[in-house]
Amino acid sequence: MVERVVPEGGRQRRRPTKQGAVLSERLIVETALRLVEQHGAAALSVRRLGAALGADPTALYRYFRNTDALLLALADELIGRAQEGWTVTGDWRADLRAIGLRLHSRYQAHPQAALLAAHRTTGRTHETRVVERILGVLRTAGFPDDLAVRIYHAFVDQALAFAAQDAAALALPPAAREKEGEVWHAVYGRLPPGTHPHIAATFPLLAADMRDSGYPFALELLLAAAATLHPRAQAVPVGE
Amino acid sequence: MVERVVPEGGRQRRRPTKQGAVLSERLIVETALRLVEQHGAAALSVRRLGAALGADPTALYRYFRNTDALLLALADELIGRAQEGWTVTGDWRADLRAIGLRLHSRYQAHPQAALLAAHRTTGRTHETRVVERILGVLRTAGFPDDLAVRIYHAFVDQALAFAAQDAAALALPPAAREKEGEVWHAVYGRLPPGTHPHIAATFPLLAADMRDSGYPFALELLLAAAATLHPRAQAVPVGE
DNA sequence: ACCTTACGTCAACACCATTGACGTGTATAC
DNA sequence: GTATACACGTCAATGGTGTTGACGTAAGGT
Repeated sequence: MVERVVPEGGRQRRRPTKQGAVLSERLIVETALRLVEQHGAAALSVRRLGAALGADPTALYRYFRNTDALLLALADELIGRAQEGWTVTGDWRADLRAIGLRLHSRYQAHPQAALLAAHRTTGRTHETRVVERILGVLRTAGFPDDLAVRIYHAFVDQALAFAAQDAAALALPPAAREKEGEVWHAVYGRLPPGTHPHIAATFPLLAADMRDSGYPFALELLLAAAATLHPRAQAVPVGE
Repeated sequence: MVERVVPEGGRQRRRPTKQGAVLSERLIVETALRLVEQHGAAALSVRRLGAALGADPTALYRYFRNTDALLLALADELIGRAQEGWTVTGDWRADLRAIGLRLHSRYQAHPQAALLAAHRTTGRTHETRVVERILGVLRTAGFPDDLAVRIYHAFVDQALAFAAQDAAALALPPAAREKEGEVWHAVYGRLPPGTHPHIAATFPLLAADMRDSGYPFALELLLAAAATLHPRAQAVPVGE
């Protein structure tokens, strides 16, 4: 097979499509993102994307080797948007908290795309930058390298894993989402104390707590535990 | 459209296929799991499942409304299997660790099903039993109700989120999975110290650590932090 | 103004899930 | 023991999917 993809840098001849669109990697990524947001993850197919772009579907293969490469570009775009405006404060715990919450909330803004993208390693510029930043925060704070790496790994995987998890709930069709909420109350709210004493005893608390994401608290727990592993362990409790 | 699915209870006429197989919901679920296990997630298609069963592919639609219903059935089976043989020890931290790791590893055995299952609330018996058990462990250990609920929430979401995250990597088509592995060495291994000093400095450690799931360590961090929140906080460090 | 070739287009392939129609063989009623 | 109803396995067909190779044209460098 002949390689049809030209690296974005060397691209020069921009030939308009029959319908007059001028393609670019950037335009394709943004159109794909819009498509996914508006019509759901299932709407992202090569043919539909071609139609949305005003181009032959297979023109896509001049820009991305395959749909997976496109998906990675999409994922990296999300990561990039999550970092806009972030700056180091010098307080490692506050910095990591900010990065984690930003990533999480950015993905929640695009649940359909997040669902597709959060599980992937892109190796693209936005991703490497955030990796560099997190490692920098930890090493600058005084964590030895092996510990910094392990904490980085747990931190970043947890952020992305929760992002996908919570995005999945948001990505459900509204009807199905509402129904799933009702089922939860109907089932868990009616479990008899005889067979399920602990659920029955805590149901009001449960129902209240499960409405929101578990991520912020999970993140605090991770940061608090990481703090105890610091060579000069400060006794900073959960929550700051 | 006419409903073709007959509830499992009322099924009575078992007519062998041309190839002599006698179908059942149970046989289909087990065959599908085996298919995924042996030939990877991509091998689970209606046609291949039909072939593996020794039946016409569309015979499946007599037992499940669509492939999604089949995958949910697979998921329910997984939850059940994850709990087989688990018993309370009385050590809340060991108990939660066991539950978390069991759920996680059980899902990894069937990534395709795990991906669909991990972000759904089924409200079925296997699920309510796990919830009851986790809450029981925490409350019996002496956590006040509000704290038990919050820890339960973070714990269970973390387990499911990581299960999906790690399952997603396994569920990738082999080509994409292989490429993702290469990305780490090709991209992250060659980032110059000038622009990415922290990645460059820790790359060997990073490459080694990222090969495995971040979940076990993230779980330890969560449990360690939870321990510090206990009313009679024991100073048990990370890792036990 | 010429040449080269990037890139948009087209046709085709092999796969996918899902459907409606059909007839057979089975379980039940008599 | 036989008749009847219909469950369910089968078949054909539909409209989707990603991806490839061939082709011509228009754009850029010279």
